[in-house]
Amino acid sequence: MESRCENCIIRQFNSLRAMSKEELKRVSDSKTTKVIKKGEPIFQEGEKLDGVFCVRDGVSKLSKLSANGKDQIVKLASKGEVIGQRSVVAEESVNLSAVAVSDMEVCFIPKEGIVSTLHTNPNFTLEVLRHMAHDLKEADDVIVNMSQKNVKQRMAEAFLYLKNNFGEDEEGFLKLILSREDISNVVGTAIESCIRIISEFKKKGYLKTSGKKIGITDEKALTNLVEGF
Amino acid sequence: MESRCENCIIRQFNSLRAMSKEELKRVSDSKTTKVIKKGEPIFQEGEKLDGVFCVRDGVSKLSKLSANGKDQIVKLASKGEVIGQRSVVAEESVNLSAVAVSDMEVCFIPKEGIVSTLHTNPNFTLEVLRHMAHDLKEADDVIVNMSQKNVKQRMAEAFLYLKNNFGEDEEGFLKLILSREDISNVVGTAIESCIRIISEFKKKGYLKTSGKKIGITDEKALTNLVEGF
DNA sequence: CAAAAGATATGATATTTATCAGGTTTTATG
DNA sequence: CATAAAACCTGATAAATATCATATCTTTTG
Repeated sequence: MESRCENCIIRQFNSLRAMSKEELKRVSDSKTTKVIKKGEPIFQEGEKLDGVFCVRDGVSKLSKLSANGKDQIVKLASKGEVIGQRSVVAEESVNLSAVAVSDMEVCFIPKEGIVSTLHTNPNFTLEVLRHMAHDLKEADDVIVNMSQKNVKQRMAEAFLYLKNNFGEDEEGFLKLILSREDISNVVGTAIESCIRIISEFKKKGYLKTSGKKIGITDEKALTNLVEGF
Repeated sequence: MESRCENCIIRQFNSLRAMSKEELKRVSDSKTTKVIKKGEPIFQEGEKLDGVFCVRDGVSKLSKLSANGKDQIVKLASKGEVIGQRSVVAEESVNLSAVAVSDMEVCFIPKEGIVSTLHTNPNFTLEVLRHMAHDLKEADDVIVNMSQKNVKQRMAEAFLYLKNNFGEDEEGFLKLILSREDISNVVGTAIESCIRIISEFKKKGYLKTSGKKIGITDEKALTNLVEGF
């Protein structure tokens, strides 16, 4: 099952779209496609990366482990996103671990093709820069949320985020299914607090659940909560 | 008092060093120098910027205001740093406010010179990209600290950060003098908690104070605290 | 320099959140 | 499909942190 970057629609969503035909051809010739099962790592904090990963399908959590054994999820990357870019650009080891939270298909692109294009094609470099500028803004927003919103507000925000970024199924449940532990690692709270707040939101009619699946039943209420009403 | 970018040593610390002679000349011809007094704003959240600011002297806090009226300081920018870059690169309004925390001298560089160089000189674009990659890593670290360290640990870390980045005077006090309110806005805590912890650190012999000045007297103890011992 | 404003400090208390301990339900596996 | 393991849930309690009230010290300003 051969597939070429030139024909890949995913590319439209990331910086690879700014590559020339020739550059893209070179990338396509050097890339390899990998299937990663839910729970498996793509890379670990501290590793040196020899390239970047373009997500074709599925979702990966990017997280950092702390001394006390807790993981903080900094970002969820899905279809179209390129991960490991920061590390390759800065020529540093990765500062985050990437683990699949659903079954994934990713393309590994060796860094040589990326780096040489960065040096010669300003459109591509600028496109990567724009994506990084966007990530930086999002990171700033997370910092502010962490310090100025309480756990209940951050939980509400997390569910709205999951709905807006990954969508709902036909029955109104969030498409991206995360364990309670992963949710608490996104929000930055203890698992028990996370579970307790889900129960509370259910009682109040903001959420519904079915096993691990969670659905939003009162979006307005969650929005109000985030805004501080 | 004329001064040219070509002769400015500050430039060595930021992405302007990757500009060609001609590009730099153009920037220098269009730039204006401004003096900003302590407490005065450089720009405010939501504004559209017509250029970037290169810090020649002094320190600026980059912060974001929340609904409840609290300010979270996301970054302290000093000599050599370029602020407003993210906004100009992404062609978005600024997501943070910049206010001088000490008297400052900055150069305002209209965006035209920057943007056209971004499109034509990949070395410059790559240099800007590398700086942004560094900022993004730092932001990720702040997120993790916020969620995984307690207020006392974050306070300890803040003092070590201030020492490492802005230095000490001859008497061993931190050179950068911040109000207790600014410190609490860096750490993400209530002013009273911030003041209380400073008192506690003084009692334990970790810090000394003299008016607004704060000095570190037991660096090892602060480091241990951060590490969780 | 006196009055006012602002910043710093501390105690008492309330609120939020984490932790511990013990359940139940769900999922994985031989 | 039985059993173990993992994930989920809830209550009780402890710890961390914010808030309110008030006092003192410092700086600014008329």
